[in-house]
Amino acid sequence: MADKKTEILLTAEELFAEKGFDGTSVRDIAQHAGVNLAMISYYFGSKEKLLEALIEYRSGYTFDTLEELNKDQSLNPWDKIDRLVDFYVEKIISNNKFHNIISVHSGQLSSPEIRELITKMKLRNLEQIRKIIQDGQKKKFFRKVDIEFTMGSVMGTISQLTLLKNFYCSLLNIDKTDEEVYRKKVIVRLKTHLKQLLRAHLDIRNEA
Amino acid sequence: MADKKTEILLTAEELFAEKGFDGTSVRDIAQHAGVNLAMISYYFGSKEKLLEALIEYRSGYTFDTLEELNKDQSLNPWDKIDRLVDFYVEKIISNNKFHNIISVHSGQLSSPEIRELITKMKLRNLEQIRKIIQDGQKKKFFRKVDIEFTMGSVMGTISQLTLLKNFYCSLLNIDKTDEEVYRKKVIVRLKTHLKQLLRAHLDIRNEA
Amino acid sequence: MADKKTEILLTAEELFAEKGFDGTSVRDIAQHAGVNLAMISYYFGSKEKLLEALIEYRSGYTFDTLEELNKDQSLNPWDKIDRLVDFYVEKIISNNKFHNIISVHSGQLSSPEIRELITKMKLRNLEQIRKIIQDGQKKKFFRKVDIEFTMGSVMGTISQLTLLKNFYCSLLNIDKTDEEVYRKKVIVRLKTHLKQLLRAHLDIRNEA
Amino acid sequence: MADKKTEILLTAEELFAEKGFDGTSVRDIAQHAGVNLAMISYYFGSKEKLLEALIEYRSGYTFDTLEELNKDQSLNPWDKIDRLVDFYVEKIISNNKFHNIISVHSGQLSSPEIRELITKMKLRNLEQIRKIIQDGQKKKFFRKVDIEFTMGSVMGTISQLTLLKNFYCSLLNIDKTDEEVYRKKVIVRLKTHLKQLLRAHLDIRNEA
DNA sequence: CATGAATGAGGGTTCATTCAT
DNA sequence: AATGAATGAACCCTCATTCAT
Repeated sequence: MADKKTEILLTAEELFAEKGFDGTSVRDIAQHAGVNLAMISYYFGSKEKLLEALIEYRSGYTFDTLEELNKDQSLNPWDKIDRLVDFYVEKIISNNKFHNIISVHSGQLSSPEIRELITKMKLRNLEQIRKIIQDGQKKKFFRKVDIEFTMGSVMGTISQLTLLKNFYCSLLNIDKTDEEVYRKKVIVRLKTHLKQLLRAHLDIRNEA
Repeated sequence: MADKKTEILLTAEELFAEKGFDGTSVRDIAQHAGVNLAMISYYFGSKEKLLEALIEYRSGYTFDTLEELNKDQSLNPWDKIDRLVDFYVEKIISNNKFHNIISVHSGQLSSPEIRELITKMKLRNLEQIRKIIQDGQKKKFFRKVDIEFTMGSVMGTISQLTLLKNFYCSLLNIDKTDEEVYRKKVIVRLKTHLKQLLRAHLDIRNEA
Repeated sequence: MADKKTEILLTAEELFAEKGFDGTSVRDIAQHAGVNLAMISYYFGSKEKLLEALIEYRSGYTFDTLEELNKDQSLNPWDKIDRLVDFYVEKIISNNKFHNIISVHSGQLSSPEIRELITKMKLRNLEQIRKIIQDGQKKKFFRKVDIEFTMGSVMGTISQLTLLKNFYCSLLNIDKTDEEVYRKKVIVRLKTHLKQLLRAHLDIRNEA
Repeated sequence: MADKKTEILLTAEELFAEKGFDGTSVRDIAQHAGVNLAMISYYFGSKEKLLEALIEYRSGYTFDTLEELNKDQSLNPWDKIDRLVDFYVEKIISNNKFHNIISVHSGQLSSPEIRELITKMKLRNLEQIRKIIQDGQKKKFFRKVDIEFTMGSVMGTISQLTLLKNFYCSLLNIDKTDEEVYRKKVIVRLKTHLKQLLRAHLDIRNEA
């Protein structure tokens, strides 16, 4: 690993996800990353700034993808919903460590700076999704729904799977230790479920 | 407050939800609860045992309610779904502090004992819900769906609202500080959304 | 055990010997003795007073035995030495727990009251032994020796065996856990050694 | 004092001897050594590891000296015994603090690691002494004796003097506070006594 | 630029003791 | 006479951070 800064970020992500922000000591991070303890303060200023750096490091990609999907004229609204589900499921499941950190720290815990950062990021992304759904409504594919809460359902469903991994392993009889099997089984089933859910929920023919 | 043990539990719930388990010191709890520092170890044995006690303290009611709802012969499956949504939305939103703690600690962080406890509790509750949906399917009200993930969507949606309270306050233009207004606005909208979502998702007439 | 006070004393002896005075908590004692925690303070005043009570409880017998041995006109000086060795070896080995406590607490640690108590007790006993040796010298059985240090050698030898029990188990290939075997093997060998040692040391015919 | 690590060790030795291991707090040590409290954990890892470090710090010298004495061809067995006595009396009396710690912690108290460490050290040293005595027996200077217990008598005698310093001060009318006077008086008398004792005990002409 | 040494603050826990009953 | 509840003090240890080199 050439870049020590990146190495620290990735190690921090791993440990924050595993033991929480408060539960992870900078000593842990330094040791696992194989760098000097003082280097973390030296590079990032503080433990909290390290978390901020991690969030920014991971946030860029999502927005670009959503914006592109939104602009794509070749896809009809249903295709876009499918793509959206595929994208988010893949993203959250494979980045589940980072996603858990975000889930946990968007709440009351963590500093206002962190909360602000996460909120801003999420708002920006949601704006793109809103446009996709509104476009579908304008084109008479989708019925009138609560857009914000619909997104909440999508995100919430995926979050449940990463946050309550333990529980779902018990529930679905999956070996807790085999990360790869868990992902494969869950990804397919999750995509299927969400597409089925959204298809029924959004379809204008199901208008009450 | 007559019962100091309960006072400690409630204070701990408040603080754990606000600052996380690791972020809360027993000194904090003792001070806010107005009790002696040593009393917490005296009553609960350790900080971790305190969390376990809190989980057990809050877990009893849910199962009883679900079981009762399940057994009720006077309600048709759609009524039961509505009641289920009402119950969970009320419960999670008004106990959002406790619920956030659970969300955060069912993950990798926290001890195996705690994780086990939460998993067991959730499995027990889910079993009741499964019966309700299966009953609706047998009676030809509901179509075939992924029951476990459907519940994940319901729970996940509500969780999002409590976990990302900050974000949704920004999104819905609600004053962050006024807890009462937040609850009222969100509860109504959330119930409506979830019922609409489940009605479309479960209805046998929407069979693909 | 009818007498709770005695029960506490014996339990304290056991635990003090095993884990030291500071290493033993009154909770330990209360629990092992099956009495209420507060009862110890109630009966003895404090943890330290409990140690004093223990010392006094164990000190009476020795002096009486020595005095009697000293006065016995039917025994010649060599017989008295043998009896002395037998008595001390038996006493210390079988009361090794109490003896270790004394050894450890006659030093700088522990309060002046305790130290005073132990010193007084030891001086009183030594006085009797001095008379025995001086009598043997007057009767021309024993040569001139350093009486105080000779007693130090006897006591010290026995103390070594109890204090360094671990070491001597390794050295003599004795199973550490079998208390009974240890005592039997050691008692015989110790008596033989000490009698041989003192016979050579005291015999007037070995006068330099 | 240039080396803070050594300073901590010496201070710990002082305090452990004075108040026992359990009776000494790391705060005490830090304060007396004039170092930060956290530095002790920083350097040694824990309070117990500090004791281990102390034992190892003090153990090296003894073995080397004994081995050298053993190998010395220019001395006859009686000379070697005299040197042995001189060496041990000097060593224990002047390092009495360390020696008391060892005495106290070779017993049941203290962790298996510590006990193991002490036992190993003592066994190693005793092996050298055994050779000296066996050599004297082979050369027909010494009679047959219980070698292990003979060493127990030597060590035990010296230990008594350090462990029961208080008692012997009373006994010998020595001012308790004047360390220097105590040592001088005791060292001379102790050497004389032990040499006299061993001469009688070992001399082949005193064979029973 | 990078780091070993060092530190003040605070962590959870256990202590011996007290006191109202 | 006996005890459950409660407490202030002190325990050892680890924390994130700083700073001289």
